[in-house]
Amino acid sequence: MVTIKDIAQVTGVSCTTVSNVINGKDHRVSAETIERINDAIKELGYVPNMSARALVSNSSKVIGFINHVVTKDDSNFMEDPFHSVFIGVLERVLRENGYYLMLRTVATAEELMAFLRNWNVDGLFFTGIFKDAFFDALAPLTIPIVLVDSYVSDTHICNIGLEDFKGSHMATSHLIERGHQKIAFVSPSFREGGVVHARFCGYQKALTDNRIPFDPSLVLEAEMDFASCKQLCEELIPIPDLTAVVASADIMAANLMTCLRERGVSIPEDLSIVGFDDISLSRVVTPPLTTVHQDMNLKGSMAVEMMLERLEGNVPKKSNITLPVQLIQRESVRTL
Amino acid sequence: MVTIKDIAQVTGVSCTTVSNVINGKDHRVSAETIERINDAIKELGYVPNMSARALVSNSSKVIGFINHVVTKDDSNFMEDPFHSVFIGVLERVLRENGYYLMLRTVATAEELMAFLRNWNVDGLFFTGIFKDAFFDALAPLTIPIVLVDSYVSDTHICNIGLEDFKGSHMATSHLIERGHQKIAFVSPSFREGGVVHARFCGYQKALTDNRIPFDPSLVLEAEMDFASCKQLCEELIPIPDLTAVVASADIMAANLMTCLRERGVSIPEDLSIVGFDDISLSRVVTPPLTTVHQDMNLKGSMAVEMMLERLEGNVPKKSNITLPVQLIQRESVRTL
DNA sequence: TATAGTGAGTTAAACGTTAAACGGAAGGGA
DNA sequence: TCCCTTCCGTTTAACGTTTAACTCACTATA
Repeated sequence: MVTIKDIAQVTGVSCTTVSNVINGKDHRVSAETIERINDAIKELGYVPNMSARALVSNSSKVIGFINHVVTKDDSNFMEDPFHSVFIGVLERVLRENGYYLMLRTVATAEELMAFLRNWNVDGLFFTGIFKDAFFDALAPLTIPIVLVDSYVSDTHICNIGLEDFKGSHMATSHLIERGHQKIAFVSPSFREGGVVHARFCGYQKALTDNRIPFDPSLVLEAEMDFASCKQLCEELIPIPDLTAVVASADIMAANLMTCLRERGVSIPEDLSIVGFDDISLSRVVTPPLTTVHQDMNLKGSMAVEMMLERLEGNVPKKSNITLPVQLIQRESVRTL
Repeated sequence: MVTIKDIAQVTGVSCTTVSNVINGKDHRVSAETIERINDAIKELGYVPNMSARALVSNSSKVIGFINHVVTKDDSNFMEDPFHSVFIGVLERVLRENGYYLMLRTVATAEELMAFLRNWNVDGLFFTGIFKDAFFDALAPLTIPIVLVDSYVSDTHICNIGLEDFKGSHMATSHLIERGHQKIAFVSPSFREGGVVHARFCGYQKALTDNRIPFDPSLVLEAEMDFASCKQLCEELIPIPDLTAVVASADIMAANLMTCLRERGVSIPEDLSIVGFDDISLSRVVTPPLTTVHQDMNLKGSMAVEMMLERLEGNVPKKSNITLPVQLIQRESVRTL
């Protein structure tokens, strides 16, 4: 393994000088020496040892992507296309800027802190909803933190999310414009502060804006997996006069559509449905799903941008970004 | 930050002793001292600094997941559910065993080597197909390497994959049993040594096994994205007497189904189609897709198992695992 | 001529941990 | 008494890098 020492020896200078050249602090090094050093680095194939760097400089160039789970079950957070697509973007942009991406699932604040100190992590991305206790643990940290789709606010913690309220409002209004009156809202169980809650509020507001009384019995909760949606479907079918469903996520909508079809309910003839997210699946189901589009790639790159700004120590322009959404009309909504 | 030194001071022993206790090399330490040290570790909240460890011990507990790309384009490798689900499993099992997962995209062997030396990476997972030159670069490495879905062979490099040939053979035979004779094979462009090639061979063999002459004009290539599939669809439609299609991946099959439907081709009435992989999407498209099932979670956990075996220095039981596949009959195949 | 400033470096310590080599007291056997 | 073990440690160096504080030869200025 070739080290800075080897480069120093070959070029006849000290380690410090080599280090300075490598790190661009070469204002006190002659142009000729710089060239000699750079040549040697290329020739010998020198690559910096990040561990040694991290040890001495307290900065590791490691960025953590944290998957916060409440219970450590076997569920695979990567099954969710959001996380994965997001991580793909993250990896690319971080790499282009000299950073490294580590994935980590944590269940408790202690686990998170241990991870941070294990590696001197320079910055954190988060998805998932927090319990307050967990969020409080984040507060004393000084490294940049970017939360994705979390409706929590704090001064030094950034946030990137969507117009969840607006999107859901648009979707619901769209159904109302098409003559629907009795509209259900289906979602995973939600708490104050999550995306799902915002989407629920959008649904509710759209109803009242159109003088349709809000009926709590039309709000149904279920997990997003196929089996849960099957059960949900059984709850949905008996509801009298129901003509439309707003789903808080496309996956749910798609699973629901499949289950409904199996039970002989045809879409959109018997029931209209709108989703949220516009994942690639939405175009491919039958009928193609009318949904609220979000640009996941943009979300990823904006999130990294926020992170990099803070890492470089610049004064961040914004600490709260809300990305626009767009209603995509396909064929899962019928005009009454 | 609390270090080993602090623990040593508090408990009145040397750093070495603390280190030994932490690492379980405590056969020369009295039970009472061990307890004192462990108590102090808990009390002070000591967490090891992995960088320091890596520096001195040449082992970092970092496992790299390498996404090898030929050209550094903007495509997001995480869009492929295989990679993401696989990575999710990886993270979990590695973490449970005290390892850390770093994601990295590399385009060249040099980039890979640099990454390895940056972090003293302990082991590598790979997906994607290699050019031989790249594979040759891997050969001199001594760390454990696990390749996923790569048909290359070497003594010290492990491999985990599927019965691609068999799966494709099953799918094609299934079509033939149902009376189909003119069957197309659609796939991304493939080279010798990849999964797609194996799947192609299975298709071809099934034909000849059933005395159906292989017709090269029925083998069509296209990328897996929607636009490419649309184009592919246009090539498919004019083929006279075509009654069935074998797709080398579900994503392609799903995209194709959507495009075909838009062009007025109904499935399975006008055209039967089978996929490969059984991703979650397959159950949700209309009609539900008949496909070849693989257990991605199993694949992930087997891959980690192979890795861990080698990391712990045990003699590995196997260096080549081929996981079974299974034909899942849904509704995209019609009996002629 | 004395003083300061500048260009081009160097030396030494430090980061937190581990590994190799060494030490010293207590007990046992000849 | 002397030597050998065993038990329970310690001391010291090393890993590769950065950083703070120095050095030393010139040049420019007053």
